[in-house]
Amino acid sequence: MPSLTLEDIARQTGVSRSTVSRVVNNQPNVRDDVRKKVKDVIHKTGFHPHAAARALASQHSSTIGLILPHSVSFFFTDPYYAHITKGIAQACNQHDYTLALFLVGSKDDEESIFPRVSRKGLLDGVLVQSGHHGDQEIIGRMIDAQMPIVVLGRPFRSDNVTYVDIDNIYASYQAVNHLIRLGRKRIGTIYGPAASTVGLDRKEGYRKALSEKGIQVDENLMVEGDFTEASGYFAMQRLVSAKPDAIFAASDAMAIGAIRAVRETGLRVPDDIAFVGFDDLPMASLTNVQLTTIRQPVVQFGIRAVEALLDQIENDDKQPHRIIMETELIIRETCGGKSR
Amino acid sequence: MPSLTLEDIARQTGVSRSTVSRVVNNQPNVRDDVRKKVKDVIHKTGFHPHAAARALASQHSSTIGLILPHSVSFFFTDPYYAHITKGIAQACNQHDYTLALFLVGSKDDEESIFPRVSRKGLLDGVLVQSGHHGDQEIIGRMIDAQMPIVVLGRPFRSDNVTYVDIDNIYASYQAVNHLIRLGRKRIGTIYGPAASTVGLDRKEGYRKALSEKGIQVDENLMVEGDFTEASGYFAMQRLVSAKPDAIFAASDAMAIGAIRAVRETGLRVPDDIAFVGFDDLPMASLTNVQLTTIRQPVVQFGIRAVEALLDQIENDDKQPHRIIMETELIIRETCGGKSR
DNA sequence: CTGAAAGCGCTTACAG
DNA sequence: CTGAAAGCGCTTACAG
Repeated sequence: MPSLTLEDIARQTGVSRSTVSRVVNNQPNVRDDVRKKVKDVIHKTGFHPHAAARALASQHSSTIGLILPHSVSFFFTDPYYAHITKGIAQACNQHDYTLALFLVGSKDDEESIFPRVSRKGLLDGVLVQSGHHGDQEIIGRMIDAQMPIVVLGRPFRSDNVTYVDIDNIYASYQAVNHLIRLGRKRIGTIYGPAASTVGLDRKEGYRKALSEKGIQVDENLMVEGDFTEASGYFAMQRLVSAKPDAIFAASDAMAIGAIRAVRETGLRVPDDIAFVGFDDLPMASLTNVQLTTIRQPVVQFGIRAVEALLDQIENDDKQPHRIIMETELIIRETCGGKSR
Repeated sequence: MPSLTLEDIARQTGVSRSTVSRVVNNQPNVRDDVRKKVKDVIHKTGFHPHAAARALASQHSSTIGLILPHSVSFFFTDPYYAHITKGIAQACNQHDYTLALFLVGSKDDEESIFPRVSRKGLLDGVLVQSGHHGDQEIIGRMIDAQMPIVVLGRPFRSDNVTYVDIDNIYASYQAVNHLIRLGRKRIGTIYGPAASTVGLDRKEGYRKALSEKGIQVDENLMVEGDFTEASGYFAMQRLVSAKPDAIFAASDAMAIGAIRAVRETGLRVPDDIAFVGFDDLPMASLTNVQLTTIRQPVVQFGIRAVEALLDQIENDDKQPHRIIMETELIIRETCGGKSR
């Protein structure tokens, strides 16, 4: 059976296609009995409007794009992105939008994807995962093309664009402060990539907590990781010689890796070294450690980003907004009790 | 600046829009110098055709949908799906297709998503993740709507649809056989959900290996899991009383959970209990166990599915195909040496 | 090789 | 409240 058109429905109902269009789009100015008759026919025939035709005529496609730039596509299999994507997809369903996924795997991909996402016709707006230096170009190009955009994670240049993020500095400050309050003296950190705003901000929060208490920041207690479990493991192997009694890791995965390294040396957690992680993704525990950590609302994060984007699309809100989500310190077992 | 149209380019170049359309689509029948002139203008102006207009006129959108039914959306944060999605996205980029993601979170979602995916206009075809009983409806509806479809994972009714899968029975058979060859006598299994074809098939392979060697299948050595680490942990707690000396787990995550449970009882791996897992996802090791496992080519899986779908779309191939990907037994340390 | 024209299936002023 | 008509920006026979 060939697909039905508005015209078919109009003919079968004995009205014009203008009228059918109005009832399809829930517009006013249709007599109740006519509306009902049209709805009946639509229901009976299973008619559904042609998306491209509608997009062409109305000049909006009801689809938004999620762009994962080259810098993050390598880490796409990290459950963090699955959670964010889940929130985004959920919000799209709720608002009857379609979600198009652009995983930029290479420079070539970027060239082929860019024209598709920057021209209206396919997308009404885009969400761009960011935080890396290299992402500035794509953000800039979207803005130039006047495409509505919301950035996930604070971008390096954030003055002219709406983004949603958590307060990474404060959250990390809070994590380290927790360790200080518990009496830890030599607090180290495994921080995130220095080429990312998350990496920088969480390190900044660490420094801030220490210096506020007049504790000297010791460069030997700071090692960079890339958020993966493996990087935490290797970072910790380098850190042990500096004899830390606590570590703030910028991701749970790094904390887990680090704890594994610690245990291999025969030291105990939390007795010898306490740990605070970061993320607290639901069910991410491929492990038996009850990690004290900073919980960030990842799914909510995605939902909020979609809402901000739709606001821009549907209400023509041009103002750049900073949307900051709440975090929470979750105390479990890797820091021990209150006193030591 | 308003978006440019074909007409604008035609005017600026002094040709008709038919000609511009031909060069945009790399069609023949354009004089070389004209083609060059048009291309120059296109390049200079940054023109890109309007996706919806093109879709309407040509009757294909160059976008495909990836549908994750309700049954899998809960497990979406499992890295397995991220890997598949990565392969799919990669193949889409390569073939200049756009990927639309439909995460069906609830029955409501299903109702709102279905009309969008079954009508041509938005999508040229769909990939449906399956293997669960509940997915039959959506597959059936897509077939009725004549929408090109490729199913990821063998569906329960597989005679009239193209799907891509691995040979789960053989792979599991191979895994269990490995344990038998190593001299293990009481081999148990933590199998996948009985409501899924993967769950059933891997269990079937387990039975087959045992009965082929004349080993009695002991129901006490079989416990169901849901592929998660937690389910493996709890399944193992129930299994220990049956005194197995080896376990075939239908996922690596379940194997990891089970090993954790075993270690908590003081038993050793592989000395007391050997383990074979399933999946071998790259970098999935949030753990220090060197797991012997079955490797399945997850990214390739996604790529192959896209290729099969595009074949259907572009070459109008209506035949249902069974596409079976290769697996491989990866021997590491959880089964010990050749003799014991 | 090139262009004029019809048409894809909708939406949206506009007139009544 | 309703319909006729123009138009969204392309593609695609068709005629030359």
